[in-house]
Amino acid sequence: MAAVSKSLGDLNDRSRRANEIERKLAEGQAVIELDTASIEPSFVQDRMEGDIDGLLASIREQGQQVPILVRPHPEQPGQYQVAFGHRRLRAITELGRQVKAIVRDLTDEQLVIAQGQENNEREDLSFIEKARFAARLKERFSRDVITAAMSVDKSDLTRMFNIVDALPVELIDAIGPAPGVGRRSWIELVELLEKAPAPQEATQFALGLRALASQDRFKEVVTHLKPRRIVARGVPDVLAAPDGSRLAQVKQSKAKVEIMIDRKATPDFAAFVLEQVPALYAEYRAKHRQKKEA
DNA sequence: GAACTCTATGCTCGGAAGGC
DNA sequence: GCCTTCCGAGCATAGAGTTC
Repeated sequence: MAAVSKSLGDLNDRSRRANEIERKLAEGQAVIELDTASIEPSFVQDRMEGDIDGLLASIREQGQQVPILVRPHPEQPGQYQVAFGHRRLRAITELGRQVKAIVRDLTDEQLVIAQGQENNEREDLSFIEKARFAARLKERFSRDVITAAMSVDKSDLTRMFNIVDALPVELIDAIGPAPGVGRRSWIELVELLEKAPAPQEATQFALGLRALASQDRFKEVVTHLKPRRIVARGVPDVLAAPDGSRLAQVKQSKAKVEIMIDRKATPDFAAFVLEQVPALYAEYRAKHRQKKEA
C-alpha cells in the first residue's frame, strides 16, 4: 500500500513538474533543448546568407551561451518556428547538436516584432538587410507593426520600401549585405541605375565581383555605373581595368597629378607601379632628348 | 601623435500631397 | 479637417584622412 501511495505521489510530482514546465514554456521562461530538425526559420527572412565561421567556432568551443526564441509552429504540431537566433540555429545544425531554445506562444505580429527588436539590439544588420526585412514584412503587416518591429520612423520606412522596390532582387543578391553602406549610398545606387543605359548589365557586373567583400562590390558597382568623366589631357579620373574593376583614382591640378591606388584591393599592382616609375622616367627623358635633337 | 577637416551615417523634424 | 505617406533638410556623431 505504501508502495502504491509512493507511486501515486511520484505521478503527482511528475504531473506537477510537467504542468510547471508547461506553464514556464507558455510564459517563455524555461530554456529547453530541441532537435534542430523540428525547427523552421521565421516566415520572414531578415538576414542574407553570410559567413558563420566565427559563430561556429565559438559554439564548438564554448557551447551555445544564448538560447534562441521559437514559437510552436501554427500549422505543424510538434514543430517550431524561429523568432530570432537564425544564425545560431544554422551553426548548431551544422554541428549536429541540440539547440537551446525558449518556447513562447507568439502571434505573427509578436514574432516579427521580437525578430526585429532582436536585430536592432544586435545592430549588425546592414541597411539593405533591414530594408529587405521591412519590405518582406510589408507583404503581411501594417506599417505600425513594421515600425514597432524595426524601431524606425515612418519616413525611414518609406525610404526603405522605395529603395528595395527600385533595385532588382538579383542585383541586391549579387552585391550582398554590404555592411557599412547606408541609406544615402543605396539611394545613390538607385539614381545611377535609373540613369544607366543598360541597368540589367549592373547585375552581371556585380556577379563578376564575387572575389571582393560585399561592401567593396557595392562600391565597384557604383563606380561602374558612374558616367566616366574625361578630364584634362584625356585622362579619366578613375582608371579601370578591362573588366571594369577600379584600379586607381587620378587627381589633377595645376601643381600636381596624384594617382591613388587602392593598396588593399591591388597591393601587388601598387608595388609594381612604384617599381616602374624610375624606368618610366628614364624612358621619358630618353624620348625628350631625342625630340630635342631632332 | 595631436588637431583639424572631410565624409558618411543615423536620426529627427517639418512641410507638401493625396486619400478618406 | 484629419491621417497617412513621402520627401527634403538639418543636426549630431563616428571614423577616415590630412596636415603640422
